[in-house]
Order: sequence, then C-alpha cells, then structure tokens
Amino acid sequence: MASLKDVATLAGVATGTVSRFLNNPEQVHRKTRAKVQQAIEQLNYSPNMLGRNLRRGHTGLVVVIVPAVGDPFYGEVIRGITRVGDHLGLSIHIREARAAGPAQSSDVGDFILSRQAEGIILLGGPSSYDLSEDFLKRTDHPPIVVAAGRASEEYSSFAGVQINNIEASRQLTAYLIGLGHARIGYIRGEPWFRSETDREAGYRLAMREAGHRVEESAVTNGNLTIQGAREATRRLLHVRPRLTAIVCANDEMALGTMAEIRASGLDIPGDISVAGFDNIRYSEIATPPLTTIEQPAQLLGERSLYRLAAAMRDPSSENGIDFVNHRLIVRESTGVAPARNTDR
Amino acid sequence: MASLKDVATLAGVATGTVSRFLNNPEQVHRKTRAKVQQAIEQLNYSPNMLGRNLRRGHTGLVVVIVPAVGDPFYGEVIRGITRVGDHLGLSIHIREARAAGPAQSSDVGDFILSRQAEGIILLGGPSSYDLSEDFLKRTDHPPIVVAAGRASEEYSSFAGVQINNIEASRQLTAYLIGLGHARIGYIRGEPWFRSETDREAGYRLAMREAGHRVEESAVTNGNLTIQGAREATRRLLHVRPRLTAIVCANDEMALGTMAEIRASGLDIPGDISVAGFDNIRYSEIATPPLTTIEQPAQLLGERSLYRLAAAMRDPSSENGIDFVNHRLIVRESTGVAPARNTDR
DNA sequence: TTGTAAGCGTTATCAA
DNA sequence: TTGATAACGCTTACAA
Repeated sequence: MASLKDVATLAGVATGTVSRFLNNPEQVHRKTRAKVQQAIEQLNYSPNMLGRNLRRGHTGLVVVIVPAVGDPFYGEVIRGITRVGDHLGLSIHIREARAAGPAQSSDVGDFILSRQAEGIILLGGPSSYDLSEDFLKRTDHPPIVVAAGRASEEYSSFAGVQINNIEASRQLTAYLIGLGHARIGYIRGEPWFRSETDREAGYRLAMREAGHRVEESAVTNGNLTIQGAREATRRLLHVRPRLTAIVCANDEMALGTMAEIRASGLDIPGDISVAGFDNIRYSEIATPPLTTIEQPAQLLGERSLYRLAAAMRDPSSENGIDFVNHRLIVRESTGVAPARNTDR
Repeated sequence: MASLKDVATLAGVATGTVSRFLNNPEQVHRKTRAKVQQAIEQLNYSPNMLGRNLRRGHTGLVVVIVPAVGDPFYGEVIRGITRVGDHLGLSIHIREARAAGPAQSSDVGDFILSRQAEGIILLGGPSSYDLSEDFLKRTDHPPIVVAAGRASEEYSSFAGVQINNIEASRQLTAYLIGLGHARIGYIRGEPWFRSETDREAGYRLAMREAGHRVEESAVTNGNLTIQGAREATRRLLHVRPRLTAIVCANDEMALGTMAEIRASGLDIPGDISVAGFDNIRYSEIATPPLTTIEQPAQLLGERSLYRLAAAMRDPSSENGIDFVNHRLIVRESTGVAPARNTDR
C-alpha cells in the first residue's frame, strides 16, 4: 500500500509538501497541488492513520461500552451518541462489555490506556464488567462519562448523565400504591449495575412512605433478560397472599414477566399489574401495552458525548451528574388493585 | 504519560530490553526483569498501541458494520462475533452505518483504507449505507465478509455467511399456502438490503409455484421498523378481497403488523395469519407467538469471523458463500385460512 | 543477555 | 512556497 513517501517521490516533491497538501491545501501552489493530486490518484493513496495519530498525539476516537449490543434501549442511546459524533467529527466505536462477568476484568481499560481512544462512555455502568479495579484506581486515564447509569461515590471522578432513578422508581411505585396496591413485588436486574440499586431503593422508599411492608420474598433477581424475568416471576407467583403488582427494573424483564403471568392463566391487570422502565419500542405494542418510565434515550446519548467532548478539550471540566427528565407513561398493564381475595 | 523510553531510563536499561520484557519476557534475565517490572509499575506504564501497531504493521482490529445498533437479531450475531474475537485475540469494534441513507456515503471505507482495521464484517449488507461506491471499486482493501446478508454478483469479491433466503422464504410462504391461504401479502424492508430482495423473491416463487397471483397492491414497504410496518399493514388491510395472511421480511415488522391488525379489531390468526423472519427473542412472547424463520444468529457471527480471520491470514482464500441452516418455527400467529367470506 | 540504531508513516519546525 | 529533518513510541536485526 502506497505511503506518503511514495506519493512524494512520484510527484517529485518532498514528503512535507504532500502532508501540507493533505492538511492545508491552500498553502501549496496550484501547480504543485495538481501534481500531488495526480500522484495520489495514480497510487490510490490514502493516509495511514496510525502514523498520523502517532505523530499528532490524538485519534479522535471515542469508545462506547455497552452491556449488551442488541438492547433496544441502549440502541437508542447510541443513536444519539453517533449523531453528535458525526457532528463533532469524532469516531464512535462500540464495544460490548465482556459477557463473561465481573471476574474476567475487561480489556477495555487496556484499550483506553494504550491511547487508541481518547474518551469513554459507559452505558448503564459503571460495573465491574466494564473496567478492571486496576484501571479504576488510576487517575491518568482519559475522561469517562457514565450514561443512563449511575455515577456513584466510588467512581466520583466520572461525569454522569442520567435520570433520577430513585425518584422515578418512587414515582412509579407510588402510582401503583395510588391504585390501591399494597402487595407489590420487585424484580431487579444484575445487582452490579448501580442504576438498578437506585431503582430498587426508590421502590422501597415509596413502599415505606405508604406504610407498606416489603417482604424479602417479593424482591428477586431477573438478570435483565426475558428468560430470567420469567423464572423470577414464577417465584413471585408463589408468594402468599398473592402480589397484586410487580415492578421490573426494565421493560425487557417486564415483557418476560407479562408472558409468564399470562402463561399461568392470570389476567393483566385484572389479577396483577406490571410496570417497567425504559419505554423500549416493544412496550407500546405489548399485550397489554406496558406502563413504564420513559427515559429520553437519544437525549441521554447526545448529552453524554457533548460532556465527554468538553472533558476531552478541558480535562479539568466538572464531572458532576447531569440529570435529565424521566416521564411516567401509563398504559393498560396497570390497573386498580383487585378486591382482597379471601381464598388463601 | 510514560513511554517505553521513560521506563528504560528509570530502569537503567535500553529501550530494546523493555520491549523484549513486554513481548518475550523469557529472553530477559531475571534480575533485569525485576528492575523493568518495578519501573513499569512506578510509572504506571502501558504501551502505546499506536506506536506498536505502526511498527508491527497490524492492529488486530476488526470492524463490524451494523445497520442498527439495538436490533435484537444483529445483537445476537454480534455476540457470536465477539466470542470468537476473544478467542482469536482480535479486537471487535462495532460501528453503526450512517443513518443518513445511501446518499451520504459512509466514512467506514476511509477508516478501513487508513489501516486502522484489518478486516470488515458487514451485517445485513452490503448496502450503499455501508460503503461508498469509490471504496467498492477498489481492490486493495482488507478482507470483507458479509454476514446475514447477501453477497451478490456485484460484490463478488466479498465472502458471505448466510441462510438461503430465497429458499427460506419460499418454504415459509409454501407453509401458509398449505394452510389454505391464497391471498397472501408481503411487507418488505428497505429495498437496498439485498437479503430482502431474496426474501421477496422466495415469496413470489412460492406463490407462482402454487398458481396464486401476486397483486402488486399486496406487496409494500415497511422500512424495517415497527412504525413502518404498522403503516404498511394499514395499507394492506384495504386490499379487497381481504388478504388472509401477511409475510413480513423480519420479525420486528411482523410485531408491528400484529399490533396494527389487533388495533383494527381483527383476529390473529382467525382473520389473518402473520409470519416473520429472524426469530428474535420478542417473537416467542408476542401475542400470539409469532411463526417465523429462525436464523442461527450466533453461529452466523462465529462463522463470519472465522472466515474473516482466514482471509486476513491468507488474502487469496476463497470468498464464496457459506450457507447455514434456517428453520421454520411454527407458532400460533399462523393458522388455517378463514372460510371464503361472501360479504364483499 | 543486552545495547544500538534503523525504521514504520506521519507532522511540524526551521531554513532556504 | 518548498525541502530537509527530527520526532512521535514502538519493534527488531545486528553487534557486542
């Protein structure tokens, strides 16, 4: 493959001139420009970014770490990120967090430290999936923004863009309580995602505020998957007296929960109400349509990259949390609590 | 940030020695090893990949171009790819194809030609979304594998891993015909995805084989989205005499189609049967569960990367199409055709 | 086993 | 406006 030097030789000029042609064409004479242009076309030359980036000392590359590619919610966030990336001239690369779990610390840290990327957006993080402990201890890494997650105390050097998960969850749960529900179950996702401990906290808060007790058998793990949620739901359906509502830490699990409830012959919301989080595109067309908390996904993405870009320019820029508005969307999966059953 | 030279200075050895320590530790004396190790830790050194890759002449980076991040089907394919990537020591980067449409040729080609990536996997492609005409004309690019798409004549220099879309679609349509359906509509996706022209061809083939006429008003565009499919379905519901079945080019659209049919008060499959493609995870829990063609998504991903890796090692390796098996999954969204209505 | 030095493909500085 | 040359951080003969 042709290098800049080859072009220079063929055009009969110095390498510096070709470089100038590439970066500041107006500084090279019309006549020379033509020669260089001609040589470039003849050799099918295109600049080697490795050389360029090495010399320039930056890559214009931002890496987005996503827990699961194929997740409809994160997909929307990423759409927002890439849109801003196009606008700012930044290359966006997406990487799936190691599926192996927290034990296998990821190689993402290495990738960053090795200067191939100049910034990171952690979607839904931070979790030990994303970055190794070693990495987190260091202070000499490029800027990091946590989007749609939760920048917690222990990672306070990260900026964050997110909804107020505690408040959103409290509001959703309070809405159910307002419908007369008292026996409300909760299906959490992976416990190492901090945004979800917040959601669980909001649920507990609303229950406490209403004076309802949370039985620990009514709170269980759904692993963020449809299948996990179905199994979790099966467990919750054994709780007696029967729960009249189930809140899920995201819509994906809520869809699984609804499937399992339907499979068991119960009615939604007649027997049990179900609510989720995220408002993914499948929630609106579910049967029944799912009550959920909408996160402004694309906005989350856009804002994260703007903040990251600011931090890349000025490393000393603030790294507090930027809250965006959520919205309770009431649909038909929630209804008034069924009259108290006397059987069992 | 510390460089290899800094480490060498601090450890009191030559740069070459540090480099050897990094790459062939067994070739350096135990005593020296300790010194270097110590210096590395003290400086928090990690190698700059730009320098290393430039010198070595390769990056170990593979780029996956996906039409839409957040698509559940492609998400599975990517999972297969990343798994093999971990295994082969290749870094997998995902990039979303420019959302702007074919007019805006993408910068992916530049990225590849600039030697940052050593291979490309095109998911669902190739389409003009992915690569510019200029790029496709060139022959000096790194190996390209088309996964879950269709490597057509015009891109015959690409290897492909896919199901036989024509045959799968023919089979699905023939299954409906076997249930007594004769008036079957078709909702295609974006016409520039070649895999979908194949699916439409298979549908037409089955119809022709059964001696059924395809009315052009019964074939329409769904843009690969739920919303697009709903609009398409609204159009199809006006066709008279009424269609008794609708085949969609993917499950995403089929879910939208079912939502619209339900919204219009018709029964699935009582009035209209619906079938899709891909067997995404939401299809099984849809109401009713969706009849579809399963593609072995993870396998598609795994095979693509193996083929790409082979081509990276040996550029002259074959680039034919590697077919994997699809499977018809019959669920409750399809049933026998309703008795011929005399009204209208 | 270690040191020296050339070179990967660029850009940038300094003279000319 | 252009050319010569050092430098970015690393690897790898080759010599010691």
